[in-house]
Amino acid sequence: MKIGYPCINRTVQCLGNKTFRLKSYSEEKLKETIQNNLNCLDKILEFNLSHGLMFFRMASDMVPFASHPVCEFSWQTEFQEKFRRIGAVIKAHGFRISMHPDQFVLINAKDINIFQRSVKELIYHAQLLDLMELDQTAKIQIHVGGVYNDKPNSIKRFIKRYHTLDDSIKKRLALENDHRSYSLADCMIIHRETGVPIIFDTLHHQVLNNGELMGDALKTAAQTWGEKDGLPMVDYSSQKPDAKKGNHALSIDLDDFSHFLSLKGELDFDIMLEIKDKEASALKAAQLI
DNA sequence: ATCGGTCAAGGGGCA
DNA sequence: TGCCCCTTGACCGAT
Repeated sequence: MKIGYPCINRTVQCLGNKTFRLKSYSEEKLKETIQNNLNCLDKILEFNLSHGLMFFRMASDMVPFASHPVCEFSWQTEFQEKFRRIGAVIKAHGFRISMHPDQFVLINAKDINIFQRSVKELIYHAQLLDLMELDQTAKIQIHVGGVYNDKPNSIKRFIKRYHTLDDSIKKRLALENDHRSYSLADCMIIHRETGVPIIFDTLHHQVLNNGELMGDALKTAAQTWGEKDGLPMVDYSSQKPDAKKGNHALSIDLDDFSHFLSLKGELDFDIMLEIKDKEASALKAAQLI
């Protein structure tokens, strides 16, 4: 079981992913930004290694505008060697890696243009992981997408589109249950038709479910992971007290986390902590396992 | 110096 | 149909 946190480290004195707006785009600035992001990733991995945090979600804006028409620069060639070196570090130490494209990646979009843009964005994510020469245990996680007032057909459209995706995407894709539209049971329908592994999100499940007990749900999702996919991934977060349902807590609630761990039984999986204070909570959680 | 609107990209809920 | 919300954090620019 590996513990991780997403994208940002508040301890390491290195700011990756600095604001980069389309208006200020230039190839020069793009190169500087990528170089800076890679340096920060290096430092964060170093921090994680020395603190035993072996699961990390890489930020999607490692290469800003990578799938946007404005980007005609071959970042793949320019930074190939650097990506390969970071990948070697990841493999040497056994880090688990995931990525999570933003909500506008919609495989089941009604608008074919949105689907096509989504594919480009997924290709970018896959290229990044391929350049690092990581195997298919490094996952790209997304949500099912929109409902469009017709969930059965939106699910069908997801499945149909999924089958058209390039293999480099399919082997890395994982689906996460969300808290508004697609529950674990909905994701399972898609899993049965595609084999796509399901990342179980604990808080989303608490907000949107079909009456399954947490422990059973965890097991159901874990069974969707094949041999090549590696250990199941789980997104854990706790509810922010007194806030709207689904809001992430500022810091980990260790009692709640212990309770969650007690539900897992014999299961093993890697846990991504989606909590505001990032590595601080991950460090506390890592002490418990 | 500070603060808040804004940023490539979408969808859902509600009035 | 139009507006605001989700969710993120940094930064741009107005004051």
